[in-house]
Amino acid sequence: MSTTIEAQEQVKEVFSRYLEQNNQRKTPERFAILNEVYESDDHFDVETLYLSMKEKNYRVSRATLYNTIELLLTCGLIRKHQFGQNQSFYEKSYFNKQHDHVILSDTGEVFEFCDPRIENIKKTIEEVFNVEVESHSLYFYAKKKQDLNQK
Amino acid sequence: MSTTIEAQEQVKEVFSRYLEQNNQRKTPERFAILNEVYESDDHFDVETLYLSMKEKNYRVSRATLYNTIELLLTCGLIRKHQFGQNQSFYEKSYFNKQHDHVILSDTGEVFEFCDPRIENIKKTIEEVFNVEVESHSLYFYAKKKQDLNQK
DNA sequence: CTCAATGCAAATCATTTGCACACCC
DNA sequence: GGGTGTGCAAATGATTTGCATTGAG
Repeated sequence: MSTTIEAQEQVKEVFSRYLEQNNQRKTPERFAILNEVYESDDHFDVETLYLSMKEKNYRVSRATLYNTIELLLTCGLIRKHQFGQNQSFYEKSYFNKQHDHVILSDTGEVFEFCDPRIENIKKTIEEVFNVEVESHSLYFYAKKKQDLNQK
Repeated sequence: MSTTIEAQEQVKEVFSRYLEQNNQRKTPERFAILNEVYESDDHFDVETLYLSMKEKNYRVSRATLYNTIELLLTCGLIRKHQFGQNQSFYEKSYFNKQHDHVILSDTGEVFEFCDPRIENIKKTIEEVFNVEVESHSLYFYAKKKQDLNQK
């Protein structure tokens, strides 16, 4: 589901507050980018974002994209992923509970899942190493199961 | 522990067999690289490997390093990691059971752990998505716990 | 007005590629 | 000997950076 209008407003509010509290300027570019990010639902890379904004005749430089994405990351409005080997992927993270990913190695499809048992592992880690876990990333690389009934 | 002589031999044997079966040449460079990789115990990146071989007066080009590392990956003698954002890290994986990593965000230290519960999650994933999981990667990003008794 | 943010182009840096030469099979 | 592997240097491609200009506060 694409983000609703009210939700969009709420997210804008969060970003706005973040910018204020950190003495960052509220430029139109930053909000345009936030908007674009929250309008779609998929994982995206910077190039795709750049092109889709250009297509809508909203020109922002790649430099600004990278800059703004950095801000959105720090204020928790998006998450970053290393799916492939080179470029990073991102996804919006507000109204969106922490989840992990299954990646199909053949097609590149990405599924999301959420398993509470990861929390238990985390707790153990914190005790064993005497650390405070701030985040985690878990990826399963898989392939579709062979259909045994096929010709 | 650094790999023992007999173990080194065994690894060499594995690589040798792999090369044969895939009609790849057994060049001295390839074995020198395998050797270098198995002589140390840490996670390493390509540049470090390059420099440490150069230091021992064994000159291989970076191109050959990347090429050989690709081979070692496919035959399962090393594993690849994306710890930071840019370059990849590797570690030898023979005689070395599958494990995951805790990364301290402040110091960059890397700990290894092995939690059997990840296997259970994996099984669930396979059932839910009807896939066959080939591998996974799990990282916890953490920071050292504040010592509450300090001044 | 002032300084931080933007856009552009150039710089970076890990990795890849093209090509001439070397050497494994 | 023939063709794959190597080394070198140039190419690539995502991200970063420098700098002149713009515009938010």
